[in-house]
Amino acid sequence: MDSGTAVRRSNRSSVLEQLLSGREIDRQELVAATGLSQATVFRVVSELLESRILVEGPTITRAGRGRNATSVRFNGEIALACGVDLGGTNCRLVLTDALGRTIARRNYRTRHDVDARGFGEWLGSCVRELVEQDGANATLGAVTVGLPGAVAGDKTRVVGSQNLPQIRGPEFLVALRGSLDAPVNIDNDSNLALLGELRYGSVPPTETTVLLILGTGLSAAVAMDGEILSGAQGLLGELGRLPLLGREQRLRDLLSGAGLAGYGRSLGYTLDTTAEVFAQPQRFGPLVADSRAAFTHLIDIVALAYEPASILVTGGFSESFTDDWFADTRARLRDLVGVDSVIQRSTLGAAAGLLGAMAHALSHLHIGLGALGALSATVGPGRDEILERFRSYSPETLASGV
Amino acid sequence: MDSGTAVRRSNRSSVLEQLLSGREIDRQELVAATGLSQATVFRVVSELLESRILVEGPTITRAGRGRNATSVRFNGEIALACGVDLGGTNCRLVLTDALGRTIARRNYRTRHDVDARGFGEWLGSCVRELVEQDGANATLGAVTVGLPGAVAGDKTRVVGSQNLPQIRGPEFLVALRGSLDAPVNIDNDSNLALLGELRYGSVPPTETTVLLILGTGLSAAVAMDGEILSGAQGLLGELGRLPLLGREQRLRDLLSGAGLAGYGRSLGYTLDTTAEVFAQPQRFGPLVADSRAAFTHLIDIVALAYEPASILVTGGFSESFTDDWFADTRARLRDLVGVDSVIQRSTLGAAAGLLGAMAHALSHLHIGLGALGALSATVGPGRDEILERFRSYSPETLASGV
DNA sequence: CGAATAAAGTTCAGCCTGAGAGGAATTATG
DNA sequence: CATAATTCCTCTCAGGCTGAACTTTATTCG
Repeated sequence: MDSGTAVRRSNRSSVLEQLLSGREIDRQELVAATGLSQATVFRVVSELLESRILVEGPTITRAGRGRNATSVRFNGEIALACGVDLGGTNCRLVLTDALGRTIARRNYRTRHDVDARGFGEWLGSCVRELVEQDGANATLGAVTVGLPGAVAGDKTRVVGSQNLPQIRGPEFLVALRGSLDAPVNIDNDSNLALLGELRYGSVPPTETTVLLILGTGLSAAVAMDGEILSGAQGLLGELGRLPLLGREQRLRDLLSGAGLAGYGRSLGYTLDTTAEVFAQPQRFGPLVADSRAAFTHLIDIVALAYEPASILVTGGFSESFTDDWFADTRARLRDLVGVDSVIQRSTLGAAAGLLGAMAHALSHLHIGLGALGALSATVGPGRDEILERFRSYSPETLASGV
Repeated sequence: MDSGTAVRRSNRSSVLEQLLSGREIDRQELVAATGLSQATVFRVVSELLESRILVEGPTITRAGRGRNATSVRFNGEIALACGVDLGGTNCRLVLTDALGRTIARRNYRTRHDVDARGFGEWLGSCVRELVEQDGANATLGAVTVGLPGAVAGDKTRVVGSQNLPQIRGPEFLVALRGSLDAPVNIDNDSNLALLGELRYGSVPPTETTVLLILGTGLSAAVAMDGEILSGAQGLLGELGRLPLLGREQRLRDLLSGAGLAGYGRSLGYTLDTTAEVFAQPQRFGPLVADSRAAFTHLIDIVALAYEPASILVTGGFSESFTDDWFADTRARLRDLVGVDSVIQRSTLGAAAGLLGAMAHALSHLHIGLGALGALSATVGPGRDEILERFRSYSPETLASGV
């Protein structure tokens, strides 16, 4: 599979990358698109047909005389990819073919009654079950799991996790890998959500983008030049931990559900959810003002730290802020700080993490098949088609299964 | 010069990169170091000897019997590189050979009496004069200028500058390029100072490193994986602009010479320099406390934004902080925030900017000669040798010339 | 002085690409 | 319906490059 010289692999990759969109392309178009010679394209294509990575497509009849071209297309059935969005309460799985076409989705309650090893084996069995039931005997080629925790920069281990302490350390990952006969990759759920936004969302994939996740906690992910930044201990972007200047609180105490609720109670307010805080600003005046000021501060920080073209905001807590407030914040940022970043709500919302895990698994699958630069390639169904498939992807529908 | 196929260029580059250290290396060692075959190394070396990029070195006699190897070395005289550190008051130039060996240094007062075009031509004439007087008829192969201003991410234009408004816009760069017969590159002085620290300082060049420059103003530069981050408008890292939460001031108002002096006066203090503030903490108590708290906050922000292995601190204002204070701040950062970054004073100090400009020019020179990955290569004299040459590089000696 | 050894060169087969010739399929045209 | 025109596909071949093996040259040691 990885035979041949570097030149050969590179040419093979050039051809494959053209076909990862899933389109049916004839050889002449491949010659034009890759810049390779006819002979090379023909040989690479016949090799790929031989190894069943490509399949013959229909003949293409063009206007005018001349022989008809026969197209080829990427063989989606060659392998499966599985993306997993592992959360504190729910565990979401999606199985796709090699072209990123959704085959099946599952939703489980995350188990809390087993140790690290048992948890890894349980997650592995969830994936295996999905593949066996819906995979139509195709082999699983790549699995990527998004985790609610800090993942080391080399992606080899989970350094820490608030919600799922059992995934910390090597045991979980060893057990998971041991129970699956496919390459398993992990990353932080925020990072994968950002990958999802870059691949299937509405931001240009190579522009600097920051994803702010204001949910139960507060975290951020950053991408520059199509690469997602990561730190040695996975703490890069964990701005929720930031102590505020001259105050006892941290940023997450003012900008997350759990944080603001706790802070409110410490001030003597009685409240159940933070939604009511923003619904009754006259009653919770100081809390609302504090939270808004903290949001402004967070935007200032990420604007100057990363100078992003876009700042995407997502997570349940972020719904407390209106679009008008985003626009005001952007104007203030531009005038006061000098950075002009678009501040907008994420288009994918809760689906981003799962879509990112899926995109990551797909990329690794394609690299395994010989597409070297697959990490940044446009893969499979277009954005609109994907969004249509994940249209129903809201927390409510998820809780009730697919 | 750029002839041959991609494979050929790559092999040529592998060989060249080994020789950029300036060491005399025999062909067998090149074979071992590059992993290429003897035949390839011999052909590449004889081509490079032909084009005078390499020259024959002495024969190397090893213990034991056998024919002696004849070494080759990079021909330092093949071209010149010029680094320029353009400041608001001083303009420093260094001319080196292709191996980064210092040939001459100059120091001029920065002119403020000419317009953009005149300024570019003046700077060009400074470089030309240096080359003509000390260059021994070698051709100038690359020039890099570090500027006190924001440089766009594509390095094509100066977006803004406090101290030198005349360099803003395209005219200055056009005039400078027009008056020099060599490739001219520009970058922000903070970014080049960080490059200098990575190349000749005491931090590992591929680890995430943040350079904080606390001088008249406050700015930062960031490197990850050996690459220096940059934003579209050159504002990435300009954390001095950060408005503080719940206060009127910005970070630079508490952490820079000009800022703290102005802030102190606004509070009713009479002071000339900020040095006296830290010298008399009992008299300026609130100021000192504010400034220290701001430093802690800045460290918290860069730690969570970039998760650096090292935070280097430099600039005149930073001398107000003691090494003990750095150690305390690091311990607090580790315990409270969870990020363990070394906080230390820059080893190069005021020389970093010029060394970085020189390193940048050298890299571009080497790329021009065919060393593709030269941007991250270790070049020329070792760190200790460079530091010895720039030992006298303090603001005082610079003001009085070389 | 000759054998041993190590490095310097040289030759050659194999791989891969790109160019081009020629065959095959298809449509336009008389 | 036959022929020309056009496009797609297949095959061959020259050229460039690499790596392995071989020869040559120089030096040391017995």
